[in-house]
Amino acid sequence: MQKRVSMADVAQHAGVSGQTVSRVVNNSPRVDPATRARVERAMATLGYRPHRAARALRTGRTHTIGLVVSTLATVGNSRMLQAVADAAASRGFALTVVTLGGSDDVSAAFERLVEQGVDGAIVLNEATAAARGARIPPGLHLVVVDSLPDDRFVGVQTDHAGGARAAVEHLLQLGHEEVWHVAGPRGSFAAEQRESAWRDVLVSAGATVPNVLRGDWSAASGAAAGVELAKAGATAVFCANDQMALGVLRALAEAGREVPDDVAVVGFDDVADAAQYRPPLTTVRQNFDVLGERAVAMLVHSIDGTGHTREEHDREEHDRDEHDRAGRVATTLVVRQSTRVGR
Amino acid sequence: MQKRVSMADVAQHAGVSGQTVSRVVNNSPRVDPATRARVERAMATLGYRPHRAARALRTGRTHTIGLVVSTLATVGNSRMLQAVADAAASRGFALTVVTLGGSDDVSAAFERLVEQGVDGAIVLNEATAAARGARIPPGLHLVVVDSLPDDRFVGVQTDHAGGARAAVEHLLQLGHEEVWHVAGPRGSFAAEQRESAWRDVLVSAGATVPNVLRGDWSAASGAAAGVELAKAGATAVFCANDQMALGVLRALAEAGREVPDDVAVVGFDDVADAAQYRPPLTTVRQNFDVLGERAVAMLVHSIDGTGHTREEHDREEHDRDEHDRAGRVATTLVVRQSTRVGR
DNA sequence: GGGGCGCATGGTAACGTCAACATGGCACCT
DNA sequence: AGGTGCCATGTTGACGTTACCATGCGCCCC
Repeated sequence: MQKRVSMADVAQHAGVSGQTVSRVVNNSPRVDPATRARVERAMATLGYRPHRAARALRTGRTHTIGLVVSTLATVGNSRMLQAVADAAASRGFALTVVTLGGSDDVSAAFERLVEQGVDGAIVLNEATAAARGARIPPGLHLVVVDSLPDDRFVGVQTDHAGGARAAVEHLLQLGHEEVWHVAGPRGSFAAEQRESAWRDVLVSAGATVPNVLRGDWSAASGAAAGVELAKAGATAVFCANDQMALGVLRALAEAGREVPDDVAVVGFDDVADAAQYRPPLTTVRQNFDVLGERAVAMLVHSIDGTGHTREEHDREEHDRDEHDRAGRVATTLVVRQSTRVGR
Repeated sequence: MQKRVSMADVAQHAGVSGQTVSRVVNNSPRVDPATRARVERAMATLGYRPHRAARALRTGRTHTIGLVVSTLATVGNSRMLQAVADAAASRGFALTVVTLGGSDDVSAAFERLVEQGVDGAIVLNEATAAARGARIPPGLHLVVVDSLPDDRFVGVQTDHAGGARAAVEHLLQLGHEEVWHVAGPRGSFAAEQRESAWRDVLVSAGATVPNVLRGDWSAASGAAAGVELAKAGATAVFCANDQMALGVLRALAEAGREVPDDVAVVGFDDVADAAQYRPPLTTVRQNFDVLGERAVAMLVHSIDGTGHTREEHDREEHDRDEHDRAGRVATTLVVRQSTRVGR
């Protein structure tokens, strides 16, 4: 059980002061190249690892970010978590996850994160409605994903409206005159965006706007909506996410309605399983990786203040190609067999 | 921008020494009730929060655990993450997530976790094969989920064999004489357990044992297997997870084989969506929450050494009712419409 | 040629907490 | 009455790191 290797050990081994070791570790320019090499050799030999807790105590930065998410039961949230985890890791930040557990108490989640000493946090869409009223602990940097703009925090969004528009226009182009919508839960920004884009497209196309059916993102709620759709004789449906579309597909099948021959169905997200639904689902693909990367980039930027490495700058430059000017991450319509030209 | 409230502030406000505040915070019995009350009032007034980094520096424990997972793309892994996150939170531990990103390099993941100063880590099944050869940093407590027993770490498992047995026996009782199997990837302990239980049941029932089809847990790989199943004229299939079953269902449908009339299909996990597959999937339900809770309990126990609060003891007592004596977490067969009595 | 400046490096203190030891008071015993 | 021991509380220093200031050296310029 060997003792932990500290800076002092490295300093002694390299014949310099601890301060110089610190400068090497932190890439300070004020170090002679020869000295730097000697210190680096000593670090390698001894297997030195900086002590995060000590550094955190001294600097007040833990290099840890938190992720607040209402649940990981929806596939979209899981995908975001993965994207955020990878983006954080690539910047040397640890990620700690806090779920709301159905309590809607974002303030409590913030408290817990602060207690765990995170430098900042990313809040996923489901939690944003609650976040709106939440007390934000002073000094907690925040990036909110898929929320209304707010002057209390910055945000990152997918272009929900653009994606929904593409979906509905696709259905209209297929000759459908009425497009139903299975929306996400009230209070979800993403759900609201998709819903109002759906409505806008129908209105400006002069099409009739059916009543909205509302689910809670789950496949079961989609099935309930599907029963209504069959009853109403819907011929085209845009679902606010893939999982609800799965439920819709099953309910329609049980009611004896064929997809895509009797009813066309479009989803949102392009979850991995969507290509294996029956039939394979036409859906709007979200770029979760870019979204997560951007959220982390913004958060880290905000934490670091003005600190701006060349590498980061390039990364941001590069990202900007992949989403539109307003900062919304672009989507792609993926056409599969749940919609078909020439019904 | 007010300064952080430290122990010294509380001490001064309450008219005691810092040490006494420390004792109150840590529930030391050697504090006069009146003094304790006074200190607690001062803490509440000032909004004191212990500084984790300082505590970690002093004690060497960060109260943070890591989770190593190969990917979050499989729904089972996401469910486990949620269960682990909640269990950790209820014990006051933070959870930091590390994904392998397809690299299979568990040693590197361990290094990163150690660098982030975790007290211990939980490794999910996909990563265990790789973990077998990995260098375990000294002092890193480890709990491995769904792995072969090993003397280098302790483990927690679902009763995969029992679940698979129930699934296959269910199919045999339905009158099927041949049951096919779509297995998980080589090197996965869970996949191996399910596969060999499937084989054992068939052998001891005197049934023929078809060739194993192998997937990678994804729905797409399930669809590929489904094509083979249709070609071979299979009438009963046990899939090693629900997502592969989804692919099988679609492939069978495309080949014109009806489920459950022509083919009976059983899955594993009972993912939230399984009840909305077409048809709703008969499957083996895993109790992820108990599994996660147990993994965290074991890890924390190992970290704390002999430390054993009364509350923890009760919790373990209670858990023991929900899984079998050997410590494997029990499963439940959930019969839905993808299998039907009296074909 | 002396004053000043830039650069590499070192010394010191402090971040907030807790373990170890020290202290002082009071009750109980002989 | 003096001693013994327990209990509540205080004092001191250290965990590993970095910010701030100090030092010493060589070089340039008027």
